Amino acid sequence: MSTAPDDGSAGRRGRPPVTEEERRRRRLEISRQAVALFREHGVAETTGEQIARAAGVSERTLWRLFRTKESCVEPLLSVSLDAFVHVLRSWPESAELGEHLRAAYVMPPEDLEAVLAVVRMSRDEPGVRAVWLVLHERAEPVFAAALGQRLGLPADDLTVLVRAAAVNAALRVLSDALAWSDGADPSSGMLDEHRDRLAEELRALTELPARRP
Amino acid sequence: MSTAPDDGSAGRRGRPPVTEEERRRRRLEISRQAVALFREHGVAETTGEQIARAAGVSERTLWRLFRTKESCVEPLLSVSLDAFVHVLRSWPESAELGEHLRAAYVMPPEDLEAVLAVVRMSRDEPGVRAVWLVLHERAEPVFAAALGQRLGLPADDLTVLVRAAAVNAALRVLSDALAWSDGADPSSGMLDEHRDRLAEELRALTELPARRP
DNA sequence: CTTTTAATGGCAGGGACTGCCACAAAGACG
DNA sequence: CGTCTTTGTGGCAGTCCCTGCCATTAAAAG
Repeated sequence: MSTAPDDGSAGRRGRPPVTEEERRRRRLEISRQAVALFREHGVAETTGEQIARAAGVSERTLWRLFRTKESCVEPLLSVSLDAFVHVLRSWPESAELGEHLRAAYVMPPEDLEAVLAVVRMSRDEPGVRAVWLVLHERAEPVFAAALGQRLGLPADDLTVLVRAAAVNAALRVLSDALAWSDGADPSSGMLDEHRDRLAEELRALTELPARRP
Repeated sequence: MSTAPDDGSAGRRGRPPVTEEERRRRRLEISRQAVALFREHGVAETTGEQIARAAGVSERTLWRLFRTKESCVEPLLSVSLDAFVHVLRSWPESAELGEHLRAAYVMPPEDLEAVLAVVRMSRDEPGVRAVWLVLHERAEPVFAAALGQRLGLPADDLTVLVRAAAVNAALRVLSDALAWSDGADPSSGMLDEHRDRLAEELRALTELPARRP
């Protein structure tokens, strides 16, 4: 018997749908273009048509790939959150969180710079801020799964959900703080300090005693 | 000497500006109308003109009072958050949080019902969800002020900010849980259970040990 | 090549907002 | 009282975000 699962494409006619991975890469590329435009001219002054032209697609397909203009920043911000998710998932039971963060919490420097720029611009752009918050919330189930495993509780347990949301909030607050801490030089010790601080707060949250009976 | 502060209106000419309080009441009234329409017809099917007519104002003034269509739900949701802020502020040092919540965490039942309905609808309405999350975030400085006072730390201390965000997140998660827990009968014991659960999670968060040196 | 399915692009249109201006409301001052 | 000054409201035109629809193209299988 075959070990490969049947994806239903055996003898299938017609053009195959694009891979989910391809779609993600494409959205990310457009996102980078959009953020560049947003940074240069501001969000309100950047039109959907400009984004589409910069990305080399028609406006129609742009609106198929993104629900709103502001949500064009989402894939880029996701790079940052995905990096953190990777940290949580690869966190060995024994390791010290600070050390692990230092080793595993990495991403392309130019993406990091762009992410921090978006976070800064989200202060005066409510639409962008909303995307940032919604994106953070969407990451919570993943956090809950990781935390639940660590605590030996189901991922939909209320305590686990609350704690996942708390971890999420800590990550957001500290990311904001990093973005606003003299953003001129993110490659300096600020990043390390940010990571240490994050590790410290997360340890406090994850070492919380279980709920009383 | 006079004790009343000079508001600069002495001998002032022209029509006096509308009170902030009046503006808030007006926005809340429109918000109730908008939510009623959203519940009846859905958000996408409700037009700005309809909201304006239902509220008895011109469309032009509607857009002066609300940035976007979805943000019309904000003042109503604020009722819920303001109630919690009131709880935090009036929380005596000695009292047990659960008891205090039970006594002070109250609001008009019809508003509560509408708030829970909006929270439920926010699951499939990204715009509404965004308003809910942004509103929650805007409450964090208030939480930070209250927590900072309790911990004897400045309100802009990073640890205080993180903890305020965690409290905020717990409130949001539990509100969501309440909204989805068989919303047919919010007047039953569900509400009390929600409050107890909230008190429990908040106690865990607020009793966190201070950061290690 | 034909058939079939998926993706794109162009076009028309609705509706959310905004800038602008005229006008009404509400007070101070003569 | 009328006049002046400031503030809020309504109406209108216009821009742009975004959607539904259809024709066209791309990529496979037969």
